[in-house]
Amino acid sequence: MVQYYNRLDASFGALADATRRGVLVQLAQADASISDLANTFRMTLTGMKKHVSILEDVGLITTTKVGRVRTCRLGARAFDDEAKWLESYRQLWAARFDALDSVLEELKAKDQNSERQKR
Amino acid sequence: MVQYYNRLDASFGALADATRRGVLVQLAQADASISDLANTFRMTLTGMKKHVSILEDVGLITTTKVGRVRTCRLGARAFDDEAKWLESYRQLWAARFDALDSVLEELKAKDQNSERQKR
DNA sequence: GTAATACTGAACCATATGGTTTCTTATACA
DNA sequence: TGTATAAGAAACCATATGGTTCAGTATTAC
Repeated sequence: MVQYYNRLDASFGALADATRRGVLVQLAQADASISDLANTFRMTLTGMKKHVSILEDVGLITTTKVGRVRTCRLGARAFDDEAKWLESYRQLWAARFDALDSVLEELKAKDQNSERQKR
Repeated sequence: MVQYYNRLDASFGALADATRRGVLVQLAQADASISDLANTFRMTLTGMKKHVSILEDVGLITTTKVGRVRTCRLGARAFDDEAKWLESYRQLWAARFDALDSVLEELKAKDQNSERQKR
């Protein structure tokens, strides 16, 4: 179906889940093992493993295994590209309404003109 | 399964699709009917209607129907909450690495001390 | 009045998602 | 050496997602 032409799909997708957002926030406090995370979010190890893999795939976290425990930590990139997209969209959005504003200004000016002419 | 406790789930979900991001960008240029959008994105009317409904549900666009055509336009809210989440996460993230930085600084200082003592 | 247009709803389809259980493997610990 | 622990792989399950086709309704155009 949708092949991920766009990496944004994957990373916004990663964000669209409360558990995964929670994991990111927890990892910002301290590194954690998969068991730790599974425990925090009341979920099986296997279930948490999947979330961790997703976050790792999009590069938001990294993991290393030493002995039998795999430790998860925040990845090198935050949401740079994603924030950039949001920001540029917000500018487009603002521009759109600025344009509307200037139309309204214009109309208002014309209106005042006609008011003046009436007098 | 996941009931949307969190509105962020829905709006990040809305963002996690290239077509919907495209629709938002197109609407930032000019209002458009559902047919227009379906045409731009090479999709059936029905398919596009679904995307439009999703975007409307999360409040990113509004639509009004006059006669037989429904016109879509940007909604009143941009991605305020979403941008806010991203930003506060980015701060957490930065803080995490600042902390690491200061640990490194400290280690470096200690190292230089021991170097000095060796001499 | 008839035909074309624009949308809407329902049913359907394939694949994705978020979770589970069950079984294996590797490591740590007594 | 034997047992508990941490993780991983595989199969499975229910529901969600992104799309389609097909049929119906309302509106516009000729």
